[in-house]
Amino acid sequence: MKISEVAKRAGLSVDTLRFYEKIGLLDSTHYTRGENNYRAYDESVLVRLELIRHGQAAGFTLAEIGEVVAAWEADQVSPAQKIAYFEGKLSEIETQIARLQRIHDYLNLKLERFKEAQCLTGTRPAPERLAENA
Amino acid sequence: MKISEVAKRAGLSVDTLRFYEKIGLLDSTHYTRGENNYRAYDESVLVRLELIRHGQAAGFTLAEIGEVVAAWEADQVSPAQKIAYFEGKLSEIETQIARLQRIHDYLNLKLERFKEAQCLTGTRPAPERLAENA
DNA sequence: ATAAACCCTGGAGCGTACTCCAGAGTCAAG
DNA sequence: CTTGACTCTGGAGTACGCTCCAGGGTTTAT
Repeated sequence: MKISEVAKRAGLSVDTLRFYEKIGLLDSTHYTRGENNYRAYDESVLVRLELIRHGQAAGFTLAEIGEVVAAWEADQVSPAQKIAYFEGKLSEIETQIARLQRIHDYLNLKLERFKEAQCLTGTRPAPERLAENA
Repeated sequence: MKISEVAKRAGLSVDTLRFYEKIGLLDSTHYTRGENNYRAYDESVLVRLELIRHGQAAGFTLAEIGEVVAAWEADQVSPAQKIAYFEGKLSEIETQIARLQRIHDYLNLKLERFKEAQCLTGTRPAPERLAENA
């Protein structure tokens, strides 16, 4: 697979792939170089790119994702350590979810109060009434 | 209140406050200028800064927060429009939470599978056994 | 054989959210 | 009245995650 096909299949730009390589997220374990010096990727690169995508979606920086990958692939790291590391990452995600939930509830409360205030001051009919009249 | 006190009370740097002002998140509604040209803030600035903090925690960019503030303060925007706008923002947060939850579940599943694989291949004793023997 | 479409590298540029600095004025304590 | 801590402005610098470009070589279709 040449770089543009990988880009297409992963939904990324060719530049992004070369950038990921530059910062160490992709390396020669994912491709070989032929006579023409073109990268010839194998399927494993798509798995790696999916992992990067998931990591980003979970709010990790590329540097953190690099760390995770390094931890995962390090043979001198015991499975127990890997498990501990990933459980730590999972709990970071849980913390993030809880934080977002708190923000959500806070904003929701503010909004509800604002809605109530609107009905009471009566500058506009309450939405329910509008709906009833429609 | 001088700028350094606001910074201290809000847990931000003086530079950050001036930066927020530069991009329009803070303005002369939050302070007056004395003879010496120093900013003299009133308490309202702390409310604004808290709003910015919450917005950022919810994953909005400063530009988006600026928009939100502008929408909120615009007199020509009807309460109904404001409510609709904020309900939209709330649903964005909900989407984010759902996304994080999916990522969490995905990683958790992977981790569980890895743990199982570790137990089966038996390169190490299962954690439970380790605990039992301890 | 030639043109279009691809590949390569190294490096510049961009948007976001700060952070730091120079150079100048102001204020408070001793 | 000096000294040190504060304030001001404008602008440069930083880290992140790309994105684009120049200037070169290669492949492919006609």
